Amino acid sequence: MTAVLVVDDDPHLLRALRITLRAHGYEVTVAEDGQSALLATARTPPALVILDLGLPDMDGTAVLAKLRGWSQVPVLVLSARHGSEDKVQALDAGADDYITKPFGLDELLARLRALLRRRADPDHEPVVATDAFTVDLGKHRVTRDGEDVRLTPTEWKMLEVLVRNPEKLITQQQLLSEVWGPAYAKETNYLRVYMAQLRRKLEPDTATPRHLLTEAGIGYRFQP
Amino acid sequence: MTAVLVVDDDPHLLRALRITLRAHGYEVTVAEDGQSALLATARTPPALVILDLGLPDMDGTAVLAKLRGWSQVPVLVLSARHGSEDKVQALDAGADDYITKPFGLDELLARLRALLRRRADPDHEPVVATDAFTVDLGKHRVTRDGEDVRLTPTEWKMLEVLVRNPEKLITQQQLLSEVWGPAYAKETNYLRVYMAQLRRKLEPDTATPRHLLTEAGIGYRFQP
DNA sequence: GGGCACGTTAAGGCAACGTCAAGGTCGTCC
DNA sequence: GGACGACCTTGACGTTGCCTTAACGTGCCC
Repeated sequence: MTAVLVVDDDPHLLRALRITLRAHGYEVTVAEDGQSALLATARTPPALVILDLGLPDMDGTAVLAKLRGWSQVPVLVLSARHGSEDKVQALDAGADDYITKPFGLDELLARLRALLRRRADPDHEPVVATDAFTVDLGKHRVTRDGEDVRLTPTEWKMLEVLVRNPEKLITQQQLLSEVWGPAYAKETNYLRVYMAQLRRKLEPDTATPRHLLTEAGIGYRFQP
Repeated sequence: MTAVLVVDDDPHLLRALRITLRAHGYEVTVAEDGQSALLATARTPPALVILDLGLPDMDGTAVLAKLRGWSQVPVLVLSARHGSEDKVQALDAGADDYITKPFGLDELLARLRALLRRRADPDHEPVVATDAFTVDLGKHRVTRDGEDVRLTPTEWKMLEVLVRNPEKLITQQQLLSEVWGPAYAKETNYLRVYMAQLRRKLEPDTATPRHLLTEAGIGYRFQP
């Protein structure tokens, strides 16, 4: 889950942000002044910081400057001040974005996504692991006992479809059209051949597969 | 010098931007419609794109979507529309920032700096090492047994793409887009020729490469 | 016991890969 | 201005590896 640190001392805004962000799947931590914000960032680095410039203990820009001494974490600045000098100052101090109050929550969320996209693009893909092998969807890689498993393009495509839908039953038609194209819906031969390949490469005991399961007459299922 | 591509069809704004940006040390190129913007980005990739949403030939968001099919270049969107839906739409389409007209030039410049700052500064670029050779991304330099390895520009670009994504599988299309441009997605010949060059210069045993690996039918992978 | 669906294996053809070398283009140096 | 060198492009060739296809074995159910 994506961790976001919200630095603000306005209880109402804080509450609204916390609820909204949580509702959109972010993990939210909170700091109400500059000192604790810096501390929190150092101890458990968040993926992004939302920083209000109006803090009780120190100037927001100063927080930013200190932060930038050792952290590259993306920072989105909130401020009540519309003046362009303030914006310039904050952005040059190291802010990645600047948004003025009052703001729409959907715009805030969109800007947040834009900032996070830059950072966490490739690694956002999950790594699915079983007790026998590991599938890294981002790196496009399969490991077994620490060793790389060589898969052919077709083997990989088929495994990918199954792994992206863990525990879910994938029909033969689904698999065939995803891997070979919709025209191949009758070639169930392919499935048997390639499923055998995958099992030989990935299952400890081919005779009794534990992760690549057959649902006779219907399709296949991946069990993590 | 930092190259900025400005995409806008308003002559006055274009002129103002060109003058201001040049005065601040940027190299400015201009496109007046979506088509030529995409072409320009492909041919001579700028460090940043300033994109006006109101273009004569196609919707700005469509330009953005096409661009994001093959380029990661930071994009700052200009728009006359203040509605939060427009902002959300553009940001989610891949924009990195969104600023509404009229805007202060100093704010624009500040946001521009903020976006460009993210572009890795050479001092913090990683040095990637294998047991056979070392790649210094900041210094733009490759060493092997303490000796400098001479790489041609194309060889370097290709190696850079791979090294920046260690262990990750890079598809042939990705590599071709990044190095030769998106129009060359079919020229897999190039990949074979240049991969052979790189291996000859970097791999101890060309016949059994240990760091520049082929994934037959898909792409290549750098293994540190 | 026959039919059906699935698992397994092996062989053939062909596309993809690695390799080499011959133009072609551009800039540089004499 | 011409010769040279560096680099990119393009084509050809042998080899590897993948996809396809078919044949056979096994377990299950009617």
